[in-house]
Amino acid sequence: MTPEQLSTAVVDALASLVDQGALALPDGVPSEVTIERPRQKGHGDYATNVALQLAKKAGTNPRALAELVAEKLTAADGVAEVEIAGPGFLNITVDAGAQGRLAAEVVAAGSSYGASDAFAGEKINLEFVSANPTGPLHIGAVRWAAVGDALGRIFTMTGAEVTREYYFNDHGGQIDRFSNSLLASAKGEPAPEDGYGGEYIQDIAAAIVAQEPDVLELGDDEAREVFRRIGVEMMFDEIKKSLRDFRVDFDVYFHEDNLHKSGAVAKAVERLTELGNTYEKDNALWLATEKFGDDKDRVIIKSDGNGAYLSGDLAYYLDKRERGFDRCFIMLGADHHGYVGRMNAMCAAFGDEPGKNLEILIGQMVNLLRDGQPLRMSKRAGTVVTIDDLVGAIGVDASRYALARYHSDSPIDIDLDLWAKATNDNPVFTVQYAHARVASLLRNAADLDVVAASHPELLVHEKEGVLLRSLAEFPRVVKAAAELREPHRVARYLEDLAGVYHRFYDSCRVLPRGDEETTDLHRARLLLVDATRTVLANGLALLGVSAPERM
RNA sequence: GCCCCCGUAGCUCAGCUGGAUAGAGCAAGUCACUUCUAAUGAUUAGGUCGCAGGUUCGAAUCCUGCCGGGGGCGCCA
Repeated sequence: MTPEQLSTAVVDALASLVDQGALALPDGVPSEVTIERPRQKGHGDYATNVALQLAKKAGTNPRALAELVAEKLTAADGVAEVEIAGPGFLNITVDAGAQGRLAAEVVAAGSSYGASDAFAGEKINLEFVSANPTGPLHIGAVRWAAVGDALGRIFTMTGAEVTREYYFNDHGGQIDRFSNSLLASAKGEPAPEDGYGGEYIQDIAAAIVAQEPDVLELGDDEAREVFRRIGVEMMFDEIKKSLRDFRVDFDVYFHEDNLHKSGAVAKAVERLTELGNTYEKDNALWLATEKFGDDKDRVIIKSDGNGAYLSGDLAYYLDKRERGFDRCFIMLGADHHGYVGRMNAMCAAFGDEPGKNLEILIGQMVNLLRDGQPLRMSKRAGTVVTIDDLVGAIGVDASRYALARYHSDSPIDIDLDLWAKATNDNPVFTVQYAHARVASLLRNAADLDVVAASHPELLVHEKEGVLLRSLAEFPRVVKAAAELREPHRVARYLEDLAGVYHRFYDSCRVLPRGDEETTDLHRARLLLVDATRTVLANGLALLGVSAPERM
């Protein structure tokens, strides 16, 4: 008896009441109802507030409606008891046997347990990281590397077809500054006023000179071109390697430069002009974004004839839509939230629906703390906090988990000392330890030749019930994480599950002791443990974090 | 000045898209190790959910205004 099945049972009860003429629902019977897990012991295993929500529409009072539903629901298969409480809540206790069947179902489903078809048939494009190839990956981009990739895994689990893309800004002024900085460094000159001064600049400049010894014999313009070409390539290789090591695999690396060279920008601008959403002013071409909700209109073709940055975004968006993506996500740092208005307006200017065809997610800032002090970043001094500062300090698992564990709307401070610890106040450790503890038990079972078997009716211990209901939550958690674009829900769920498992383990002996005979209860509990392992592993996989067999 | 995000236990944060007496971990007190990983569990204590109004059967959650913190407001990319 899972929450989904219970929801169906309640819906059936409502439908049956309507059929009998005992209930009138002008808007029809809902397709699903809210099933909650009450915090309070004594409020049953599950609760629903349907009576409170439908009473007004049905022209009756909540308690009377609750009585009607309760009567039907009590007779439903798998329901042990239904109580009416408070203003009209239905507190439902499920039949232990019906609930215990879940253990076998989870183990049978294996790595697909938690999957659903909530996003079946959707072609989803996720664009994230997209850091300029002018330096190593900074920490803000890494947040989305972890969260965006997890979101991709979650969407896949809910049936969507997901493509991960990295938009490579290899066009325009930032790149010029980058190449100028390399050139200056190679010539032993200080970094330009508006350039990059990090140590990596010197390293790359030296590497380029080593590769092309004659480069400094060329004129500045030609030399700068060499530095640009090779420097961007080197930087990009390094970023790709960092991401690969971070277990993020992009399907598409999209080059901004190509959009300008291929005529895609011109085509997008033409389309918008046809739609009557552009105009000329001050020798520049403007996109009328204000009428679509932006603060003001935006230049797309500058008065010097070059495309403004936004022009690449227009073309890129159009390209994604033409490649068949119904939903395009762009994940940005809070320092780019100012683009949300113009991007949504741009989407609307194409005749699309912002929030649906284009969804922009904003992630707040990330600080790394060591000894309680933030690692300060300063672009001027070239001391940007990078992926290596994070991964080097706490490893990939802890990094991904730490970044994915919080709501994207919250700024986060990652205490490097904490996340490196092998104790329970380190959340990733808590979850991984639970998995290792389960794995250990399964190994012991194999040594003892105890074979898991399904005996649902034997799993009647309170802690077994709590564990089963917790396992039953997982598909809902994954679905909610996808619908709300909130991968942190998976992490929080896993932490809770780890605690639930420890409490079960503490009160329910799984394996026979000494020369004790193996009973069906041992086998049934072992199956429950195996189911727990499955869910812990599946959840960690959604976050891209390893599930260790031993610790 | 305008825009976005945040404000919940001493600390770090959840809060199931409006539900019942607001939760977890850590830190503090007490207790349980002939333990299947004690890297654990049990238990106690800890709160005017930033403040003030409003919406309704019901608000930490939605609306408005303040206060405090973070970020952003280029024909840069």
